[in-house]
Amino acid sequence: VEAVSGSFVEPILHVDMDAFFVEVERLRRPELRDRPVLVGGLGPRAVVAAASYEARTFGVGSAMPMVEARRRCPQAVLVPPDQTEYRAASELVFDVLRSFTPLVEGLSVDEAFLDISGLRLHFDDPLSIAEAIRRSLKKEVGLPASVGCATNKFIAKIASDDAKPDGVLRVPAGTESAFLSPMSVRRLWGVGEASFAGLEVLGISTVADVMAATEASLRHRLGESLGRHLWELAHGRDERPVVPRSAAKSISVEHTYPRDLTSDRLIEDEVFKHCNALSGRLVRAGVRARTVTLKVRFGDFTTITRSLTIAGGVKHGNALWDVSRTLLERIDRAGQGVRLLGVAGGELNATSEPRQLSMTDEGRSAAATAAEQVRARFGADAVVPARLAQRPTIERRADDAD
DNA sequence: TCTGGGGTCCTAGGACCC
DNA sequence: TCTGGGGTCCTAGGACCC
Repeated sequence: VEAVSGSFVEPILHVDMDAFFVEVERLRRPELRDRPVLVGGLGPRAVVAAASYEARTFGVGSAMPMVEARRRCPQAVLVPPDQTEYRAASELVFDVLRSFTPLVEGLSVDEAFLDISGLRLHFDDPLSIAEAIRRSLKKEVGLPASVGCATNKFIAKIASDDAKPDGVLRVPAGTESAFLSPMSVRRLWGVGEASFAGLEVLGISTVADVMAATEASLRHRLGESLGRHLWELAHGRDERPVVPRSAAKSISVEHTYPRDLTSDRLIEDEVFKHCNALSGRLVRAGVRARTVTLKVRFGDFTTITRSLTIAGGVKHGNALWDVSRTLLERIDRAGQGVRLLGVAGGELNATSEPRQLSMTDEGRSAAATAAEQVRARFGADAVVPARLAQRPTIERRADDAD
């Protein structure tokens, strides 16, 4: 049929790297092979970033508090995360994927959709492409991947999940309903803890239940967008095309402290640090942020945000700090300790109106760019704002506070 | 089990305008 | 004069994903 139809019946692939962070670590530390490995921080509030399949048999999974993971699997080897290394590996992975087709849509560092319609003349069927990609990834990057292959994105994603680890699964066109209906709704894209609970109220727990429900009841319970989306997905329909990733829409920096911060001066210093870190990333990305959002999570985990739109956009540490300080003033912490602080820049480069630059702006811009160049060459600490120079680290101060 | 850091998208209310 | 029906923008919060 495919030979005469001129295109694949299942033209969408979902490629998902297996235990990505763990496998990247194993590339440089072969002794980690075949052993339970946990990638994650070591602090009291750290969570598991990635668990090897050996560790998963002990009931350990991503996002689990590290303390609990170690309780369940004490023999696991702990490895601190190295995001720089993972990003580098990710670029190699995407290079391989793009060598097959330019129609690659990254979802995160370690997974992507591919539209393989254009490979009709080079391969007999989608499965051979999936296997060729897996071989290339293993040969060129040294990492295992699983691939799902289907008529649309959503089915392909579930298929890759079923194929794990280190496998391939094709869901033939026409068999989508049989494939999906026995599954828990929890596996549908967009159904998390909250929606799952909402669906339970409607007596819905499987995809078959969703199919039996009415679209109106779903929309009422889950909201317009998710309700409709779910209804379509449950019937195996998903028209979304594979669109190569566009630029980031927001950039953020946040940090959870080992112990809650209680000093205003300390809180301001940390926000100021975030502003400068964020500025570095904005400058390197060559964008300005038109909205700035300050995020505060209190000791009891309640989280609030305050944001402001700046017509011309901002990118320098000082400008971000000016805005952040205003936002900070709008927060009443009522004596509560602060667990997390974050600063985010949104609506990147969305500046439409012409901006009148003052001499000081120009000077600042040049200074920020120069500072970034120095940091690129001599390290992140080579140039720091005066406010942060010669001050002890936050950990030290937290201890001293006692 | 006491919950990271980086993102995306959706909802809802209010201000404001015509 | 106690009162419409849009539309857009901004802000805050939250769900969800890896």
